[in-house]
Amino acid sequence: MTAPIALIDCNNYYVSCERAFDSSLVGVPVIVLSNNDGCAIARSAEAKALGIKMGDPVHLLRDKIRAHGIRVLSSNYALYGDMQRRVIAACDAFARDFEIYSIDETFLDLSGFEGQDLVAHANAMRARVRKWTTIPTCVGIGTSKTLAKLGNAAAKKNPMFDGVADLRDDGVRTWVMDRFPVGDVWGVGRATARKLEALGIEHAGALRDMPMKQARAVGTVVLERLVAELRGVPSDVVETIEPRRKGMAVTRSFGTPVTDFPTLFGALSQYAMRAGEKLRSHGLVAGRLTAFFHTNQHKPDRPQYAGSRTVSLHPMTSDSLELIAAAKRGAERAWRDGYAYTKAGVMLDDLVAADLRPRTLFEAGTEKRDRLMNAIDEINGRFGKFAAVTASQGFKREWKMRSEMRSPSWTTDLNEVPTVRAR
DNA sequence: TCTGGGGTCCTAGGACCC
DNA sequence: TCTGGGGTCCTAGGACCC
Repeated sequence: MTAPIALIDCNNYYVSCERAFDSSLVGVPVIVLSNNDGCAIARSAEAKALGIKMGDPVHLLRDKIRAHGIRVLSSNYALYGDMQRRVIAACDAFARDFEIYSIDETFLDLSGFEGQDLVAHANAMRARVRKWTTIPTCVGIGTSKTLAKLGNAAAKKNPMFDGVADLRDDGVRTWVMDRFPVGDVWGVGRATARKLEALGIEHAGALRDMPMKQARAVGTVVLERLVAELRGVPSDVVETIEPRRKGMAVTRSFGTPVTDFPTLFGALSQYAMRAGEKLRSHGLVAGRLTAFFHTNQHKPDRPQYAGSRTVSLHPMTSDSLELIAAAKRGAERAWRDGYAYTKAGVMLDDLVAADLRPRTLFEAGTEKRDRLMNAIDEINGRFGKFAAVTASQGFKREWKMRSEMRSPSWTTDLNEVPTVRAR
């Protein structure tokens, strides 16, 4: 018998995190915005009921926000990341192993628990998460990740399941799959959904019954594997060791458009600095850096330009000052005057563990610079992100992204922890 | 005026090699 | 008139995810 896999998923995760520390947000419509306060990326049930969609630009929602008193928040990733750790801790005793899939979703390997009533088991886990974090969750159970995902979606959509759907039951599985739109299946995006619907495949059940050869022809090995997973034949396992990262990026939209090179370079310097920090925290070095920037692609009637250059890093490095220099070389080559740039970024590729990196002939010692980087990381860790900066980052940072409605760092900054006063 | 950020995997096609 | 066959490696771009 195949070991059961569960997926636990936090409901309206960012909104639920915000509500944990601000009870005035409970029971009213709430949305949380993307970086730069651009679009709605998390909505409370009340906000969804008002027709607000994932990714709706907030500037088109102004009337609705005013009319319904919708509460609007900037995203606070320090809070969401910290709450995630608490959710995982609450689940710890309920599974043999975990795969953290995203900030609000975790796959659980339930082998060893087969003998139990897994719906009751899942409910006990949900109760603990709720008690420790206040966050509501749903759980799906199946014999493959795709079926666990499907069960989770069903549990979320249909109140009948009361938060937990166990698709190992033949009757339940068939009932769900015959009603589940093919485009909502995990791994079926817009393009594939359109092709499938043209073939008359509209529900998950029909996708499951599609001949394997046809699946491969329509959607390559990816769709073929997906069909196998829907049949309960796992082609993907719960991965308990973190895979080695292949690339890394730091990109941002600007709060106000940028038209001159020094200002652009200021932003890129900061992103390269942050990218170096990320590399060092993972013990990696990079072999290539790409600097890019572009104009506002949502306004095709305005002059458009997208510049991008990739620079090789040898020796491979995680030194922020080297990354800044490389970003400058790339950006200089790609730069064109006369445009209003609204977004830029730095991407790193060819990542290798620092101690395995290839040495170059005549390589100079890096101990001094390593110590400098360590010192910068420590200062910024202790005194805040921008305590130690390079001159190239500039001090005005007029391009910095908007985040005007961010909640405090309730759990990660001692100066902002909530206080309770006795009367 | 105002539209996110950060990933993965797969395929096709070109460069290059013997 | 004839003008190989098969590998590998790399990159760009598409599709998808949250």
